[in-house]
Amino acid sequence: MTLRAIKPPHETRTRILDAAEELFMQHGFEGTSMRLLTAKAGANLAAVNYHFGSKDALIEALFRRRLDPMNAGRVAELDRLEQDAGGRALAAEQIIRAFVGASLRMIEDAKCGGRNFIRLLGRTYTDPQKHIRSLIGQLYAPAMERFKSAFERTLPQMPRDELIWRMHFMFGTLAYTLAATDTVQLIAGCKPEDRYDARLLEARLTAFLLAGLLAPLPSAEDVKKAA
Amino acid sequence: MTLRAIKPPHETRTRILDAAEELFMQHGFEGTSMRLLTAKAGANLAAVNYHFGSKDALIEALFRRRLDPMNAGRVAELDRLEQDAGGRALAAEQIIRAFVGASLRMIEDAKCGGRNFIRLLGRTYTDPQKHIRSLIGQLYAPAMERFKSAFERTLPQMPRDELIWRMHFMFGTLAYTLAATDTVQLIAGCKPEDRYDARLLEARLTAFLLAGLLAPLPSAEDVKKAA
DNA sequence: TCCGGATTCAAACGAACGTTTGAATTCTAG
DNA sequence: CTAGAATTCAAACGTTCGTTTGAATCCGGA
Repeated sequence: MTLRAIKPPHETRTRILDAAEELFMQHGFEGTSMRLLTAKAGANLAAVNYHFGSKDALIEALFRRRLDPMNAGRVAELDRLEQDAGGRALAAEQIIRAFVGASLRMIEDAKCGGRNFIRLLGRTYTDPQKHIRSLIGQLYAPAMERFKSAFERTLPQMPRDELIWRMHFMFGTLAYTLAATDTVQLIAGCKPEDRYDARLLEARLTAFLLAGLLAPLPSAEDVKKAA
Repeated sequence: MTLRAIKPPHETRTRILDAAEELFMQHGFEGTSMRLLTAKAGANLAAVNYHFGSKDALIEALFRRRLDPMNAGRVAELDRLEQDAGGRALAAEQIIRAFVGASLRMIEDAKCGGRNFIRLLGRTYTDPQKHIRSLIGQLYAPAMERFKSAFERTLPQMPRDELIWRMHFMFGTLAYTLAATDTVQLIAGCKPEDRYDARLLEARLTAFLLAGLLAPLPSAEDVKKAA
């Protein structure tokens, strides 16, 4: 039997992570039992505790597996753009696309489960459990710093707080859009056919975010009225 | 004892709903046990099942209590604006403020628990459980229709799908902003002091949403490239 | 005052949860 | 081939979950 299939290392680990992505997306963390999860992964009930230590550790591993490469890709793309620009400031749209594109490209491959992950991620920013939110925050921190200073360079005239809030809004729009892919019906009343056309969605989302980012500053009068 | 306090009807019901708002916001639906909940409400463990029937029914009652009046208020405000306009089209900003204002006004009163509800609501749009999402959708449907046609009247030149998506984006930005009030740190790196100044937040949010809604349409070239 | 419905209460129910255990099995290096 | 490590397995652990039960208590109207 020289042609026996080579068993990849950590095959069970991977099957568990894939099953977890799908089930956590469908039923949430607490709503997914280890029994259901290991059954779907074709593994023994004890496998999660053996390979990861605990359910919480599995969740952490799940996010690290996808989030680290995704954010590294974003930063690399930003580096590339700045390299190409050769000292000139980037257009805000380029920075937005570098960020948004990474998520949307992942949603396109239903095959390797990226879509499950992205939807799960989108709703985890607002997870009730603080230690989960802070894990996400920690995994995002380096990329977020990088993008913040990129925006600052492109928009030197924009006040610091204003930029932070607008990034917050942009981030939220993206998160919600990815997490709530079936909630468009909430507004549409029925399913639009082009829900999953990632290219079209990217065009629409980018136009919206870019305009929001570059919106006229609230008038001094408005701010004074608020204060 | 003629001065004995009048016992309001359903006093326990109300205490349970208030406790549920706070605990569901802190720990999520599945993460909040009936024992913790009833203890916080100062009620017996069986009280929820007696007054509501089940935990799910409690969740439904919780959303109906706040969401129905809130959306009725939004529609009434829109009616009032259109009355005042006397046939002339409303400004997009007025429509946005009518929608956004209702949420932000509720976040201002930490006293009667509105803030808890709003944060809980914001994350429930993307709840894993489909029957919860569809409950929310059902409770929003009438107001959403009303706002959609208001936007259509104000923006007659905008294609239907584009409007639906932009409303989706706006809705998502609002939902995320309200749900993830502590996630600004994700971008800021530290807590900005004006996190909870609802007036200032409203000015910032409205400026962002208005610009996004009125963003230039993606060029025909972009759409073609996507299709 | 006393009756009858509404509400509260302590106690228990069976089911499902995450985790642990120790033996059985599979894989791999010498 | 074989020893030892890595992995899988069935079974059980103690805990917590949402819900139910039937008696006790409260309370307004006759």
